[in-house]
Amino acid sequence: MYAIKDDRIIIRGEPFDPGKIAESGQIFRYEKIGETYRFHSGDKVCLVSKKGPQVEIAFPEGRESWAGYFVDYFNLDLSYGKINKTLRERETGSFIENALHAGRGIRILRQDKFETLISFILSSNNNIPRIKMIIRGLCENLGENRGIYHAFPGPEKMAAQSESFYRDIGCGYRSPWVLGAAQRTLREKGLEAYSSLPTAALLEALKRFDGVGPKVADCIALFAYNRYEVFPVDTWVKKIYRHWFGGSPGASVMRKNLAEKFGDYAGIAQQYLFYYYRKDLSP
DNA sequence: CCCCAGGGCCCGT
DNA sequence: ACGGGCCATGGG
Repeated sequence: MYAIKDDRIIIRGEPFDPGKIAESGQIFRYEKIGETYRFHSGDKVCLVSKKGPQVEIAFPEGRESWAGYFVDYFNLDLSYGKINKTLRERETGSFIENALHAGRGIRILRQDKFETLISFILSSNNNIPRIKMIIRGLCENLGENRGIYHAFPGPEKMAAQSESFYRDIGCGYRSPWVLGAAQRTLREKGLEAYSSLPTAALLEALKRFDGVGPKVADCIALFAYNRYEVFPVDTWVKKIYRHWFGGSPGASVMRKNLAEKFGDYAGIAQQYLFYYYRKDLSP
């Protein structure tokens, strides 16, 4: 439930926790300033803060027209109360119950597609603080300076760099992958056309980018194309699986088992479990 | 020195 | 299809 009043988005009566959304591992460009979170997406930014029982989303002066973009970004037409109820029906027990409680207010965002592609190519065999650092350097070097922030650079700007530029900002062996992804995105005039593909075909198309394998493709499909039926399996999910079920099959088996368990909301369940385990159960 | 991080590629079986 | 070595880099 949301409304737009005085150039702000007001949310009430719907689970929405900006801190948990920011720290659930799906985004790498946010800042906490006092009790306010700044979320960056592409070339845009918004400011999110709790005001008693409600959440307010505000915009920089003169950028009030971004409200529609961020309604879409936070997927505010989707009710998580109903989703949480469905997940409880599909899997009972204290583990999922604790995860749903700990993660109440998490939402899967609908992020900028190019930014998500580049960000999750950078995520492979990497850790979240360092991913954030690399992306910050990427924006500060190539992104348009908007005064209080830098935009995420577009594919044309990124495709014009050399591979050594990406090595210099810390991308390491992922540098040719990042450059190649920008060049292909530019050549194909963006990533919007993939939206019309069914999920299996979308995943195959994404995996034809160098540096995009099963897990990264799942993340892009989930966080940018909102395909909730995928269940990305990373090192944390492997730990969760061992902790929860006691076995350790291959990643593709885990993915299949968990996707079947949670059905068309598997990706949302994954996000709850990821947040819960990393925050409360990791040593 | 080791191991790990929101893994993927490339090579052998 | 599946397993293992390798990969840049920084932190613990």
